[in-house]
Amino acid sequence: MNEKFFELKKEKQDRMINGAMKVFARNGYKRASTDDMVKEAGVSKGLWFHYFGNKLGLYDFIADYAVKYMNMELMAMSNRHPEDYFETTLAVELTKLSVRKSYPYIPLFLSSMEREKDEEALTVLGEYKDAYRKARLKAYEKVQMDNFRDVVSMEVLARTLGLTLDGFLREEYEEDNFSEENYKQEVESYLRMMSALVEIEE
Amino acid sequence: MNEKFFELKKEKQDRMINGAMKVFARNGYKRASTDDMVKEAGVSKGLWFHYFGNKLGLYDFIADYAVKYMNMELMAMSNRHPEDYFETTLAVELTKLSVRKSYPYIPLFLSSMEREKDEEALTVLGEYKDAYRKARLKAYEKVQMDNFRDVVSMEVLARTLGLTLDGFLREEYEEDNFSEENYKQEVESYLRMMSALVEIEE
Amino acid sequence: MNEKFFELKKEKQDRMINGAMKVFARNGYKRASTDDMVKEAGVSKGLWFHYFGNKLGLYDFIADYAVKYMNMELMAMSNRHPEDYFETTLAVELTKLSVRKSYPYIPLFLSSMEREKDEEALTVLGEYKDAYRKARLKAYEKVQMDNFRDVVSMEVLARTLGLTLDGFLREEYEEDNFSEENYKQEVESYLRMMSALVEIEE
Amino acid sequence: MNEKFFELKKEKQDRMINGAMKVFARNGYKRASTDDMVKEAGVSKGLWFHYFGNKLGLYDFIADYAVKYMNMELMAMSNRHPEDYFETTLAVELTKLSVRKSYPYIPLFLSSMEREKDEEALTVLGEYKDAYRKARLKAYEKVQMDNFRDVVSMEVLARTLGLTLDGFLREEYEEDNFSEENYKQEVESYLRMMSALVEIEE
DNA sequence: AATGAATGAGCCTTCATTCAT
DNA sequence: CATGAATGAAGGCTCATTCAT
Repeated sequence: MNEKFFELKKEKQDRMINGAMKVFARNGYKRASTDDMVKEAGVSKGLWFHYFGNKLGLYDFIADYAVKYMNMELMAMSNRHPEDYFETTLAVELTKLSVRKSYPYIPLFLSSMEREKDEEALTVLGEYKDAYRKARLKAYEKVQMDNFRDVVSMEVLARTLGLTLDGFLREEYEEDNFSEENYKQEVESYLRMMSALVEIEE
Repeated sequence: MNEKFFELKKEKQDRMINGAMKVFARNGYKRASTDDMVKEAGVSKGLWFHYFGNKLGLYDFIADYAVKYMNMELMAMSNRHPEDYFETTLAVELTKLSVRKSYPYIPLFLSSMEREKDEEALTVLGEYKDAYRKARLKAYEKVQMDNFRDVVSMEVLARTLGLTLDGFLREEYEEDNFSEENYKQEVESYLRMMSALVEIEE
Repeated sequence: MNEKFFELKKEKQDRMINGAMKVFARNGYKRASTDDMVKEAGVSKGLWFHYFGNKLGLYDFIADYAVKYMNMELMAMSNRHPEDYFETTLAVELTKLSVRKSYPYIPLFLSSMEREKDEEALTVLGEYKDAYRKARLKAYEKVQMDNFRDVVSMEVLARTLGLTLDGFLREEYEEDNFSEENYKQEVESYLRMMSALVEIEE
Repeated sequence: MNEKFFELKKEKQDRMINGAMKVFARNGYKRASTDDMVKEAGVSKGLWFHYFGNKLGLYDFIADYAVKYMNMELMAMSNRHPEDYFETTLAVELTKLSVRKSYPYIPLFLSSMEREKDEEALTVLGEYKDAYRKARLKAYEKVQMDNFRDVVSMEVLARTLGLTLDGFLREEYEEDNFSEENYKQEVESYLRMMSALVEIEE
């Protein structure tokens, strides 16, 4: 990519980033169309190629940007929430909400990134998926998980939480008006229920 | 659609249905390509349009077919498994496996149908999504759910199970060799864990 | 390429071949536009890609075709004109004229092929340039060149004749009405002059 | 064009002239790209248009410049070499070499100009091609051509020499390291041969 | 009924040209 | 004067759809 992109006015950078991110997040790599981004960001078709060379270059940039931004926030958060498994999980979700303040489509993009099937897209996606995974794992580093009932498989539990929360997130994006309040309550009540089920009562 | 389709040899009908279903299930409506179906079913391009008019007509037909077939099997199953919530859930998953015997991509197609975002596709999908939902609900009609711990919200529990099992299913389809054995064990151990957590111990 | 091309009506094949050849011959690989070929051959844009995959595939096919056709005619000719250097050279030029009966742009295409600079085009052109060169050399196999004056360098003479005749040819193509009569006379009088200069008078 | 161009530092003028000339000479009018000139001359894209309005304006200017510069040198030369046809021809070629000292691509540009086929380019090229032709003719004004053998047609001879020498020139430019020494020797031995053939031996 | 040749709208990408700074 | 960000028309290519055979 052309580094001059970062010399654009921040507002325009963000308009382009958000536009591309939205279109990629909703349609996946292949179906995402330049024309949609043009409409979304109010920026001519040629300009995308001026800065990012081609569609894959743009996708690469957006994935990098989304992961870096999200991971930064995760890092900041994980210093504050070290102990409890469900607290941490909640904190991760709240981090997604906080990230939306600047880049409303980062959470959906990250979710769609995990499902991306297009071969061309996958050639650049590997490292970003890894980086994002690692950052999430890191948030659980100091978490205690010894107060879970015996029947609980940590692996399966993590998978269930992941899939369920991702489902909640996608549904919230479905209608064009994402309600942070809604999402937060849905997530909280779900996690409260799960912790009650999973943790040993004293 | 052209009803003459049903006068074709059953074997050819099924080759076409399976071909289209596979391509739709894997790529979604928009990215599903006629050429892929041609290769998959060994049937000329023109024939699809002869019988189904256009891509949407074909999608409509396939969705209808998949839902009808799945619902039939669900119906049959639900007469045999009336009582327990988790047993029923397991039975639903096993029904997916049984359906795969004739139409290996019905389960994946049904899953992809729920996620379909393409506007054109959605114009025909509403009724099928409803019908499929109702059939699943029906399987739970006579199920007793009074032995669950107080903290459990049935709605949320159902959602979690749904999303998680769907995740398992999609992952199993990922590599091209779906292992029924694998899937069955994964599902069983997951459901066993969840029932242990959720049900009141006597 | 798609071999089905040869199952088209010969007339349509030739319309496409001639159209593509004309546009390539006049503009070179890069500047040759699909749209021009569409107009020239009265055949839709998609069809070229249906048969030849992409522009390079089409260029490859046309080069192959032009060289094969020309070489065939050269072969036939070279059996009839074995002895004299200038007679043979004339015969080669007359072969170009004869080739024009079926494919009016083969001679110009072959000339443009030698000058092609585009890197992509050159990746496929090597073998065709070789084959064409060899066929021309073969025509001179049995030619006697011992009656030339001492000052004559065969290499330089060949080069001069080649460049000059190619110049004549290109000029004749310049205006859109190639006159075979004109070309023939121009070539003959040139070769007569050169032989008079070069050959030892008895 | 904007006459202010000539108020630029001579060094910058020449950088721009040489850059444009090189790109035009190598690629022809249509394929010559602004970006290549930018790289070649180290001068921003906008500046070209500031001074020359558009691509055609620039081409016009370059053609004018190349022809004027070459003709000047031809004029100077023709005063010194009045008599012999082949001497004069050699002198013309040596003039091309001398011109290369300041503008390495003038000879190639002049050659490419003669072959230019692009309609837009041709609208401005007529007068320059004429002027260049006239200047070359003028160099032959006082040349004696009465010692040629009867079979020689002056017109055809001139054409042959022209095309052959042009071929030599283009080939020398082919590889990126034009060797003046090489070119000179090739030309000299060719002309020596031709004069031996063409001139009446005493 | 069945085929696949044929079409053209739409997508990604390039490039001459404009214009705000 | 000088820059290069910005634009949009045009080119190569894909793909759902039509239609002659």
